[in-house]
Amino acid sequence: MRDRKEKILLTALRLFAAEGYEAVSVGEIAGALGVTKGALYRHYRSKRDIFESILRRMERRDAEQAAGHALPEGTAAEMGERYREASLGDMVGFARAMFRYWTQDEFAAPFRRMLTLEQYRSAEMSALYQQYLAAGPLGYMSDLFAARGMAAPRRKAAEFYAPLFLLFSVYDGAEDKEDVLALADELLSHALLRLEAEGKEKT
Amino acid sequence: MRDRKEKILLTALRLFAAEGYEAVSVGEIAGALGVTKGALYRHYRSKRDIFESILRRMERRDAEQAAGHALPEGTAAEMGERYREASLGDMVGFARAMFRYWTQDEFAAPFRRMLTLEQYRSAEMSALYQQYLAAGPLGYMSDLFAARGMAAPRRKAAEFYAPLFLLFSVYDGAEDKEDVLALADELLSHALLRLEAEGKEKT
DNA sequence: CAAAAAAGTAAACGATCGTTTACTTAAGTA
DNA sequence: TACTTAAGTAAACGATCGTTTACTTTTTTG
Repeated sequence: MRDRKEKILLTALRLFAAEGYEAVSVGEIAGALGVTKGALYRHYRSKRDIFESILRRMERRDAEQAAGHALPEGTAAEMGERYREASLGDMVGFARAMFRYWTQDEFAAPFRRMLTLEQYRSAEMSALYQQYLAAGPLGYMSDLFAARGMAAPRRKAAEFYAPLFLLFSVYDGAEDKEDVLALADELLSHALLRLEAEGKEKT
Repeated sequence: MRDRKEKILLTALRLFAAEGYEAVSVGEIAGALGVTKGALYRHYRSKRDIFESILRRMERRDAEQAAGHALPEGTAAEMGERYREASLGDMVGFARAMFRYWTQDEFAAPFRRMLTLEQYRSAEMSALYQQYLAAGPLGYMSDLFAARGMAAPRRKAAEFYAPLFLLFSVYDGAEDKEDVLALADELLSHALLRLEAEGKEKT
């Protein structure tokens, strides 16, 4: 069964996201699936193999998600032209979708939490955390602002992305999740107004 | 020796901050101190006892740190008066000190990273993480803005605090730490300018 | 300086870990 | 329906875990 392997991946991810890789035992994963631990080794070579499959899955997911959006991919250097095409509205829409992706998606949300728990364990995990959630999105937004010729792009990027980043954590601990989603929307629409106003000043 | 117990606490904290509580063995802590693991049990009853001592230490530290600042303590309800006294400059100065505290202090910095790794393990850890680093500071700032009669205090609090929260993570992964400190200062001084401008509009 | 207290060591404990083995059961196929 | 393959079980493996024990060394103190 193909979806057996899939079930193992998702179950392990959810446990890794709650307790951390080291704190989760193979028996615990098996127990959550209603089988004995030996059964897992018919699908994965080791516990680490499950973990690395999760990393590869996220890599693939991320590439697919990026391809489905209006905003340009790649670095600013290789596609400086397309950066200018992105409207402020596109950017806000992208950010809004991104927030829902990292908080609600059945794979991305636990992956984010898992990465949060693993980020200090190795240079590789630190790099992945930065790339997906911290310096990565920040630098991307900064490049978009810079391509539009805006002043202090790095500061503007931090002001734009940081509230969403904070709300990831607030969302995780919140009882009323909808309330946090509403606050995220309020922050984004207000940021859009401000950016448009600043744009008119400078042109 | 009193400072032996202290050394154990700090060494364990640094290891917990890097790998997470479960991933650190008692032997690893002892090894980092140059002793055998049995020696640790002369100072602490168990591994968990070390962990809980760290939590209590942070609690004490936090109370001391709060007492040393110009801003009011306690909830907005019980000291509504004093909230109004805090100037915008005080708030920015407090935030700046707070950023340095959570990134540079030899105890608070690893404690923040440890709490980041433990936040999903239990309701208690989640509550502590929220209190120290996420919803806590956010709500505190929101109360300060609300006491000044400012509109949309929750959004303003998020815009004010979130960049610092994001830079905690950026700082952890950054090669040039000074560069991140400079960006934090830039964000804070710009936020001060904006808040002062908005204050004049509304009065 | 001798006695008492504190700190450290080495070894062993039962428990649990990830993984492997030998065997049984279920599913798919010619 | 026979046969092959895949999936799952139960038990055991050596390694490592947190903790305890019996003993030795170091430090403090009257």
